[in-house]
Amino acid sequence: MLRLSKRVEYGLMALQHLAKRGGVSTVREISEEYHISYDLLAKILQDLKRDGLIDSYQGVRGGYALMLTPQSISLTRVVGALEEDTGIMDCATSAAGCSRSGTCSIEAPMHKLQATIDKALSSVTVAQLM
Amino acid sequence: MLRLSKRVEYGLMALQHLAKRGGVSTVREISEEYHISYDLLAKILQDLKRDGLIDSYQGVRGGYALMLTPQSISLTRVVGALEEDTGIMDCATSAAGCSRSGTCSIEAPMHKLQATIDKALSSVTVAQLM
DNA sequence: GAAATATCGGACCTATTCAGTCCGACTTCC
DNA sequence: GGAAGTCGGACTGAATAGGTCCGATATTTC
Repeated sequence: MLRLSKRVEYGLMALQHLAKRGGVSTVREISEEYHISYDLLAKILQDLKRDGLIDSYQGVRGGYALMLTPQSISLTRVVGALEEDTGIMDCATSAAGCSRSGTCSIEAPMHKLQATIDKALSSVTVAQLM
Repeated sequence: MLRLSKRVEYGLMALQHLAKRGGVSTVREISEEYHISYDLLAKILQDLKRDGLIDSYQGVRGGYALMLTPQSISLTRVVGALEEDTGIMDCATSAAGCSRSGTCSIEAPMHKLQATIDKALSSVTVAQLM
């Protein structure tokens, strides 16, 4: 339904927070400020870290901080880190080609649309969320 | 997950078929040619008709036909007819504004992104699927 | 060294949505 | 009147999203 998940929404909120504040913030701090489930947000930040968008510090006085400049974190990367299936349709993303090609001819236009949307996503950065 | 539903996919295939062939086609004909569930496709075409994109003829030798030119049927309209929730995020679509505005500042950029995607969808027409 | 405060990570549950099915009613042509 | 269509509602099953729980590990502070 052409909708971004809550994971991405919360992830963006967290990134925006980290960018605004600078330095280290804890999951608790962010989850309370924006009223996001603690456990859920914890998983999201772990995923963002796994993807190299943010860095983590364990133990007391630990937390998360940006690893990149806000300008260099695009929505594309955030979505890639937090969602499995990207792509508006099966046939828009598969390089293999659709089994129905022969009768169905929507594949090429969908590829093109996909490219347009990808470009739109890549043009939004965390810096613009501040 | 920024994905179009099967309903839209099948709807586009059907519209493309109607545009290519011109005149009237039955649900059975289309469902068999593209290997789409008959019942599901029937519902989709009913929705498209309800929205005024296609016209229906009941009884023997009945079926569906385009009511508009392929050029004038945009993907925006198809999605609008076949999906409830359009919009990439709650805060990207609501005019009311988000309850978290105060701390969270992603609303405006998301509105903008939404507009970009809407524009991309509106630029694709059934004519381009042929 | 113990306690407090963090992240780490896997298992789990639940609600919603999507895709698909079934079936009875109505309409029209031959 | 029967065949071939659309119409429309109820229902089911599977996948996914959103959210929870809990034990382990790391680091700082007292």
